[in-house]
Amino acid sequence: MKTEAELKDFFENGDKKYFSNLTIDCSIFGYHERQLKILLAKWNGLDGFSLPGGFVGRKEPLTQAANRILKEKTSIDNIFLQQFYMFGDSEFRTDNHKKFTKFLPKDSWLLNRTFSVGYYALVDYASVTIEEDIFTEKYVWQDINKIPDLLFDHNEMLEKAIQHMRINLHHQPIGINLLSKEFTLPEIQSLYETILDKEFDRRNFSKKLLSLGLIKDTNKIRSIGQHRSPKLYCFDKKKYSQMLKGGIALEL
Amino acid sequence: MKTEAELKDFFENGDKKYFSNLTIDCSIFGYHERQLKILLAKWNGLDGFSLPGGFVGRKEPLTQAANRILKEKTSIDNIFLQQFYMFGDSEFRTDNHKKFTKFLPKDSWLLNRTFSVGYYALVDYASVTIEEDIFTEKYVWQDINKIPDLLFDHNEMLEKAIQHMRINLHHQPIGINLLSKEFTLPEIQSLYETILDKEFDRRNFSKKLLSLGLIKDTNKIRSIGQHRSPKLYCFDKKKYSQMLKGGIALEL
DNA sequence: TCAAAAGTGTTCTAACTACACCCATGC
DNA sequence: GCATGGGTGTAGTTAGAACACTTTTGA
Repeated sequence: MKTEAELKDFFENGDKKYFSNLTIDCSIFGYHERQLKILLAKWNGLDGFSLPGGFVGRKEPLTQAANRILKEKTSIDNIFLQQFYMFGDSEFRTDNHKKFTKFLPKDSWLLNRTFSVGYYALVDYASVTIEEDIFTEKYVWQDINKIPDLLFDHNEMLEKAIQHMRINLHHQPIGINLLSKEFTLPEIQSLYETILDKEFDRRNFSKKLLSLGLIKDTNKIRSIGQHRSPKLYCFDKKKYSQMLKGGIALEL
Repeated sequence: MKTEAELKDFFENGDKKYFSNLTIDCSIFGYHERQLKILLAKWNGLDGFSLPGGFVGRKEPLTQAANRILKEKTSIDNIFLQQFYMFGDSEFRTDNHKKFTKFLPKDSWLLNRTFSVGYYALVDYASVTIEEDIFTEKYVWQDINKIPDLLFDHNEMLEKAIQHMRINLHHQPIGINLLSKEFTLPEIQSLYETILDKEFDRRNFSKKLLSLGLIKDTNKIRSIGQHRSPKLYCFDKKKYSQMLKGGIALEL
């Protein structure tokens, strides 16, 4: 959505292309340097932030829509993306609500009641290229412990996303989208510690991951300067995808 | 939906009252006499069964819609009802599909593409009064191990419902909607065994539930005729709702 | 030689598993 | 008294928790 003409068309005829009552909102978790952040969008002309989202095309499969929206915002695809809830209860979602009324004609399709499908994604913050478009003034990565009041019902959505993400962590391995191909034990441990906001014992942590067969030694080391060089590990892809499908009980 | 006039109005003007692109489909698990069954609907004039479902009202909160639909079908309310997935991917849900074309005019609102929110419910089969309406020839309780080919994408939905239901069992207590107020240890054990399709050791099972504080002894017994009379237990409601909210790790 | 980070092995404990015998009841 | 189902305790095993010292590296 780049040109003025496209924009005008979206406002006037968007409902021909998209369902007017169905949006997707993404809680995009970014991990970088031992911090967990969430991607927030500041809308042009609106005060305050929201989760990035978009509409679902009338002929578009739902999952494909979620991937498209994510790619539009972050320019990456093929990432870990999970649907977690369909929102349609809050006052904001039952009222034919007041949002945007100052910008839009009274009969605009954008003033309809919307349902929203919540997805969460885990991405490597550093590999994301934010794509600002004409709707968004800017995107910011916000520390997950310092989330401001968001627009619409997005605080509730984000809270639920965090809950689901943390619970799912115990049933699915993560990391392949968040770490480089080869990583050290302290790196993957930090990842888990940051996301779960919990500390683990070095020895027990590595024992667990190795005994599960989830990661394996590459016989390489990484030089980190003035300290002992840590060994490099990689995921056992077979085991990894097996666990993604079949589920694991990762008691951490 | 009882009279001809109401029915006509639904076909012609249903989309004024309901969103034409959003349905709710319920996987209603019924437990009775050590069997787990699922409620299937046989539609008037259609060959084959489907999960019971309905449309979401334009001003109706989503959860309320789910409860309403469930009550319409089973005549009970206040039961354990969980949203588990929003379906919008299968061919049936992206095609402006061919269903019902023999009954409906080409521009009927019922021929739109629909998304469906999947809910599952656990009910006491014996306390359900099936409400047949003009759309449904009949409802049947089908053994969960003998599910026939269902209409639409409902086999996929049911499979996912079962998966989610079983996983959630490990994080939430069940039983309050499925057992009478007071029950024996063998009864609740059978319930879990049936739902999870797995057997447990009598001693370990009771030890677990009692040590969690989930159930407690009522100091009563039930006479079961020609055998030793078992003790009656009841749920500790405080612990139960605490665990519903906070989650438990029920390794069974 | 010192500071900072990485690597590694053992003991303790708690939770789960497996298992067998006795009791109550009605026929 | 016997068949049927209900009730209970213990020993063994395993997985997780707790814990401290040594090694590498560059400044």
